[in-house]
Amino acid sequence: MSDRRTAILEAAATVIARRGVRGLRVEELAEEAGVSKALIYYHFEDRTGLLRRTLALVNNRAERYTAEQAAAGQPAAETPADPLRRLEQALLLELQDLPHVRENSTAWGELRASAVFDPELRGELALASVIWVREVADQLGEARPTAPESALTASAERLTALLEGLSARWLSGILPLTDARTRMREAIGVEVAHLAGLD
Amino acid sequence: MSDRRTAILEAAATVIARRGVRGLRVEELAEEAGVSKALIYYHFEDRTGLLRRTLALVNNRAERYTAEQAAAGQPAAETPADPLRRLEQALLLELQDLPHVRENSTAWGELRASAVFDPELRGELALASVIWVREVADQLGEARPTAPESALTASAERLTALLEGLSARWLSGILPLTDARTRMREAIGVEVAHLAGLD
DNA sequence: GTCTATAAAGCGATAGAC
DNA sequence: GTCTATCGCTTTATAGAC
Repeated sequence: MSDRRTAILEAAATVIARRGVRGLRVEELAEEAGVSKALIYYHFEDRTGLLRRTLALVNNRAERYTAEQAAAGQPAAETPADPLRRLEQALLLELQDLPHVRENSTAWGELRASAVFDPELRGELALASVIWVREVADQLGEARPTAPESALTASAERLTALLEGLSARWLSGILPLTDARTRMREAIGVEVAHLAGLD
Repeated sequence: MSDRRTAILEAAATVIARRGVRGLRVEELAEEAGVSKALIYYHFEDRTGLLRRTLALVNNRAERYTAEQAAAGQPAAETPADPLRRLEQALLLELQDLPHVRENSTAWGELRASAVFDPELRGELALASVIWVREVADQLGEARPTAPESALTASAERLTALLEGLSARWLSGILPLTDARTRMREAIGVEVAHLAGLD
């Protein structure tokens, strides 16, 4: 993919995080990316096509976070040996007030909300969701090797859905970030205790 | 409040559920409500003012569900004596494929998402959230009278945030409704077991 | 309070030059 | 591939009659 295309998509994520999908104007995107409006229509079919590609970018970024986290190159302090700590760290990664995290979370929430009214966006969304649930289920499985697969998946679905709910509340100003993080940590503990109780 | 004002707001919730906040056109709303565009601008300051009022309406409706449920007039089969069953029923009420439930959930999700970019909507939203959490915490307290207040509130925050996360996934087509309902039921069980374990 | 008519602006999308 | 210029539709919002 060309550099320009990527630059436009990065800019799209930035603008979406700033204005929302609803507030995304092709003109503002053009300014943000430093290109003309026409170039955007040249590279992407139309507004919806642009959104779909942006969703794919946001997905890839999120996967990259997890991958980076699992990478051997990271300092030991940032990748704990305890599988539960790793899981906690991976989930709390999305609840941080850092520009790129906020941008990703906001864009993800926006695009998911848009999918309610735009079925074209659903495929990409469902795929990302499945991958995300699977990753969390795998990490839970490392912590609780004896738990049945179905219970791991169910717990992972609850944890990821909770994360999205907490993230939405944080970003919309309903819930302070520290509370969201605390609730998430507690939830991991509660779910793991539940899985342990199944033995 | 005049009948016309209310009729317009009811129509606004319907149109938002159908098209989203971004898809809400004053003209379509006028048709839905059976009034002229100008009348909408007469009754509400502008588009944002209209949205804020609609959010208030959706809040009130949601409270009414819970109130109806708690009302003595309901058939016994619909208001179980067991506090846990009542809680389960109250939470699952939001995960039903009925037109008015879908409308309320969709409108609520849309307006919450809008609040990320429109701080004017946040006050109403935060208030509704606090009330909702408090109600769930109270019902948990009935089931687990010995659990500390702070633990009840934390559980209630997790359950309501999870409900919103599951609802968002359902409405955006990521998660089948039956799965969402199952995850919600399980979560209640897991949280109650957690509260019991604190004794 | 409610309507019709219209102003004013916003915005997606394309044509055509380079 | 990339730009400038512009078309044309949509949508918000207001003016003014009743």
